[in-house]
Amino acid sequence: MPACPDIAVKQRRAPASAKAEQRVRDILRVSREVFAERGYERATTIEIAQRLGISEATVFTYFRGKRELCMRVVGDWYDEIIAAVETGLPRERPLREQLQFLVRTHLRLFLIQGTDLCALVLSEGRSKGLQLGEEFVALQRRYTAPLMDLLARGQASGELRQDIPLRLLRSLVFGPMEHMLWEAIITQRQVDIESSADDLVALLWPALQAPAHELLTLRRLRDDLQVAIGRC
Amino acid sequence: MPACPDIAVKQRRAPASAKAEQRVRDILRVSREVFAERGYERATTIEIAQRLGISEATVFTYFRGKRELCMRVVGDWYDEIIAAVETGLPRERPLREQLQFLVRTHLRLFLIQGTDLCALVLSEGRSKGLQLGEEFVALQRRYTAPLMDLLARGQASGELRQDIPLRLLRSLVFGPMEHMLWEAIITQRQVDIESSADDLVALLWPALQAPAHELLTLRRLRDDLQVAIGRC
Amino acid sequence: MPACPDIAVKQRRAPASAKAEQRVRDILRVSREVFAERGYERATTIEIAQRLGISEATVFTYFRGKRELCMRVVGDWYDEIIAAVETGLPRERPLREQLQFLVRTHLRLFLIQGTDLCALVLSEGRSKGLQLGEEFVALQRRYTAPLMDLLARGQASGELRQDIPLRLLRSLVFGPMEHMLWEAIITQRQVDIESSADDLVALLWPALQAPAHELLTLRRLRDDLQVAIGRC
Amino acid sequence: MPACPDIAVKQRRAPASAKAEQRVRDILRVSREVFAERGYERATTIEIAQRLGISEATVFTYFRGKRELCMRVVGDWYDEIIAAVETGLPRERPLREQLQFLVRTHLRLFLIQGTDLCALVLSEGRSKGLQLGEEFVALQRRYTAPLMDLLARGQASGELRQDIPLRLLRSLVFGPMEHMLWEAIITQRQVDIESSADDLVALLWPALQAPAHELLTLRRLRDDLQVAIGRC
DNA sequence: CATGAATGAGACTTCATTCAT
DNA sequence: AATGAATGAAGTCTCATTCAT
Repeated sequence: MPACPDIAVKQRRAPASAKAEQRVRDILRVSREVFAERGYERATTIEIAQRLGISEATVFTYFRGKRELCMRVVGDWYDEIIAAVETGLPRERPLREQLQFLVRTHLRLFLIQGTDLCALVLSEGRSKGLQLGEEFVALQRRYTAPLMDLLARGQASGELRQDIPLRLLRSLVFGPMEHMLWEAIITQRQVDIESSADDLVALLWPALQAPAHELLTLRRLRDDLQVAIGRC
Repeated sequence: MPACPDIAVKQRRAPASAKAEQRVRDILRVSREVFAERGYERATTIEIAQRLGISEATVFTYFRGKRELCMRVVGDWYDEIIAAVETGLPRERPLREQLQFLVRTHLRLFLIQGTDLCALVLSEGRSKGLQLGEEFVALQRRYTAPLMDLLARGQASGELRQDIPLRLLRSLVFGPMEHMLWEAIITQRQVDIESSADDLVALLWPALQAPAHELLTLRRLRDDLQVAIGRC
Repeated sequence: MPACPDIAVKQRRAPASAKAEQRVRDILRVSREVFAERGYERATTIEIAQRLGISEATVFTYFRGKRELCMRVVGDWYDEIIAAVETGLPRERPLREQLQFLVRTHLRLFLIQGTDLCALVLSEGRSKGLQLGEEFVALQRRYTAPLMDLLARGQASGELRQDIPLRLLRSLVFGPMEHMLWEAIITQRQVDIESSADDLVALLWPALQAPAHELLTLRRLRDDLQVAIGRC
Repeated sequence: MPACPDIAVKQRRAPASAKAEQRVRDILRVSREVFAERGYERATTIEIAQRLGISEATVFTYFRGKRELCMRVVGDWYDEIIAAVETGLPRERPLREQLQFLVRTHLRLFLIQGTDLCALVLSEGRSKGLQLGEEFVALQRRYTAPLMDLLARGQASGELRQDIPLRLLRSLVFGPMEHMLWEAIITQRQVDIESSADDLVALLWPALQAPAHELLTLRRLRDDLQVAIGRC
């Protein structure tokens, strides 16, 4: 335990050289695997080291500790997804295609990594034990930003329904995605990413779209009736 | 009805006396709290014992170990939800109301427990470390059975769209629910269960419905109303 | 590392029973030895355990950690000295005898313990690493209180010189004592406690006394004696 | 003049070039700071290296290990004090002034270093863990030699009392000094070196001086009486 | 039945030190 | 000569679990 952590800098090495950078990458790659397979608590530094054939101490040469390592893993993974989305999003295409891209990209990145880092993020992110809340919330925000933006644009243009709060729309999109992912994880079944993504969008789209005018009116009628009946 | 009868037989002691049964219930109740608050790894047997004001050893008198205890907790919790759904589901009412009941019941049971046992189930369930996969899959199946049944009936009757696999429809329902729950957990925000459930169903319903079916339904409603009003 | 130390109580056992109290005493006794021999840093929990023939974990069953253990050791040791002084101080006797008692008691307790716990206290007490400052300062104050009180009384009665700040007088007494102790420790030489104490007091007393006072006192003694002898 | 010539030969590299000598000096300077601030155990080689902006390995190029480095630090520091005293001691002036010079010089060297290297020496010196005892005893002897010499001369000339062993007289001088130093360190208070030194000498002097003849006689009378009374 | 007591196994982390380049 | 890189050895601490009473 450091006596005066604010005075003494503990990080031994700044990963500057090519070799060091490679090491950092290796450790991050393997750590991602291990954290994903085992979750934060069951992941051990010794397993990470052993898979790399290096000493445990070497891991701590490059990362201050298990928590920091995990945060880097998660942060990098977020960055990848965010970058992939921001780079590839076809902004000039119709909204529906953009959504499709988003869903496909997410599913692909989640599943191709071969593991369930998502579970790590989702389940450990919330825990009060790991005090990562601060950083995670920020990452989460950046991560959902593209979808939020897309939905907001849709609402503004009138293409998407405006009678439902953005938050709920977001849940409507991410929710099933994550559910599918978990199902894939639990059942260990192989999923056809492209077709699943397309199916999901096909399913979601009508729910997101602004209802046609007649529908809108009719729905209001029905809702009014329900309220009236509820009062009886 | 115990969730895992094959486990129950392995128990050390048959809870014969009333006193012993009470003990078992107490331990399960508190364990549920602790597992929910902390997750499997961060939950400790000592905390469970301390909250009950009993010795750690006593816990092991009634349960073979931490894992078994956790499995009982999860199993019981599944049983409750399943029972609540099976008991209360208004099978004779329109499909939409049945769905609404399902969603409300789930949200209520998840949130009223005050905690995120769901997170425990969802995140720890998958882990290869805890070898609970077998039992969990079975429970999961029973747990989703009512919804699957409902959806199947809808498809059969033509009320729900048939061009999408059941599994995906299920994800469409459970996914946003869980997403909402997590959001509620992470942001610590209080959620209005009833209205959230209704909003969600309102949002989902059009997506589940056979295309054009909604329009048809509403039109019939309007016509029926006109007739009815004309009779007054 | 505890996730929520403020929520979960970590101490497993309250040392209530006779057996437990004996254990606590044993651990404290051996810990005192080890800390004294090795100093805080070089003392190891495993050595403490091994000397007792118990497992390391057992030590942590009774004490939250190494630091707490050390604090208890030091605290108890202070308590002993303080109690010995407060109990035995012959308040009705002349000041010089009281001082003699103080010096003897200190030297005896320091040296008879067979070790240099004093070095531990003196050298580790100041360190910023161990954040024990708070408690130590309080103990230190209680520990020096009897001497300070004695000196203050002497100044008030005019027996001790008033032209020197109390703090310096205290250093004049404790300083040589500690120096002697260290010398004894370093050279490993056996010290004749009683005579050393008396020598030291003989040396200190004139320096502490109000100037000229000694002369006056002695003259009066001689005169009194002459009268007394004349009476025989 | 190196403090420990027998160690110097064991050094890996003879500091031949001017550059190398500078390196050695730099490392020693910074090491002194670090050892003083942290104590032997809590000082780390990496902190020394970092403060110099060099690699840890470089430190080991010039010194065989941490222990040797520390010994050099301590040895050099002793050398400085010894040299300062031997050079500046005004041997032709009255004894009291010589003592004053000694005390002032010590306090100044100890305190100006800004740190408590003294604590390092005093507390770590004794430890059986660091086997530095041998060399330290020699250094200690050289270090106290000037004072011992001064006291011996005083006794020989009859200026200082002869009825107390030299060792005790030395403790009477060094003891309060060290006590004052520690107090200064612990309380972090700024000390006026010159006036403190003078106060201390003023206090000590009467105790060291040969008592006037009358006093001496009277004291013996009193002591005899005490013994006689003790026999009753 | 309940528990006080003890512990084995293992976790994370630190640091002086070595060695090839 | 200097260092980047790696590590063995060791340390503190946690926790599920066992067992005699």
